[in-house]
Amino acid sequence: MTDSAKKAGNTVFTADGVTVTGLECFELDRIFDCGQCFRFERIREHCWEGVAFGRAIRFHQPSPDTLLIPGVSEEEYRKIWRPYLSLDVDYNAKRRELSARFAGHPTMTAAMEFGKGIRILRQDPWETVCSFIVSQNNNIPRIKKIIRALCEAYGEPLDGGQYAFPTPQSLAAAGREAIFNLRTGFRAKYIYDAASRVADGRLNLAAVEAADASRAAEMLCEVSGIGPKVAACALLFGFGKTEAFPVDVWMKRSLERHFPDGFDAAALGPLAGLAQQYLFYYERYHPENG
DNA sequence: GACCAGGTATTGC
DNA sequence: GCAATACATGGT
Repeated sequence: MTDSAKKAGNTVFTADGVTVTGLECFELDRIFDCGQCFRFERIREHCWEGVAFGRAIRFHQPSPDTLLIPGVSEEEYRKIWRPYLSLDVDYNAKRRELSARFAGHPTMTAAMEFGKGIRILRQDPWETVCSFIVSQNNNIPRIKKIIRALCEAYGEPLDGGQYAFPTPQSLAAAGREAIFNLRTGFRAKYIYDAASRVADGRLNLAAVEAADASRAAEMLCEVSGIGPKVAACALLFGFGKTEAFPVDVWMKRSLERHFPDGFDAAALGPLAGLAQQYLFYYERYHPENG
């Protein structure tokens, strides 16, 4: 580090960018491969590149406890990337609590170990709303493909040939037919409805964020094409509602197999979302023993 | 060619 | 209310 390097906790800011050290429960390869985010690609070992909040960004984790974010100022890190990567959250504490709640449960224990490096991202609200509409009855490669097409067609171009996620206004202006022509299928009308509602104020994303989780879900479900699962995903990954508990086909399987007496997600409060993500990721990658 | 994919809206009973 | 069924598309 140079003399001008400024240290704040275990985070160091230089002209080159940000270095965070002393990390625990943080693994880029888990974070970006656990199905919460569709715009990042692994460009090499422990190095991921993508776009979020209208910025092209690269994250590099040269060792388990160290994260490098090149080209980022202290202000940008504090405002965007620290919350985005959930670095302002004590995951050790969350994991301790969760372990206590599920003491000795074999599946939860295994899932927590397998998914230890997962962090729940705090993504852009509109991007998560739109992306999880696209995700319904769809597979991950095609979800990514459709989102890429939406960005390239209606997103703001960025340096490096990438594109920002399109604004609700730009998608509303594009119209149903143009969205359909990007091979979005039956979801075109849903994307258009969501974009229109946000653009004209019938859906106020700031109000969703300010509301409690249950009311927030109701507000999102007014959009045609948003049901309980899509709403829960958006709330969890985009609105900071850590109590949201998305149940998809994988979760249904996991809960039926391993929690035959029922699973009281509501009783977990703000731990529910993380519990869901551990179980989902484990089930998704261990379908045989799950 | 069926069948499936991080579901939801619509229909039929 | 609740169980089918259609929905666009692309990959096995």
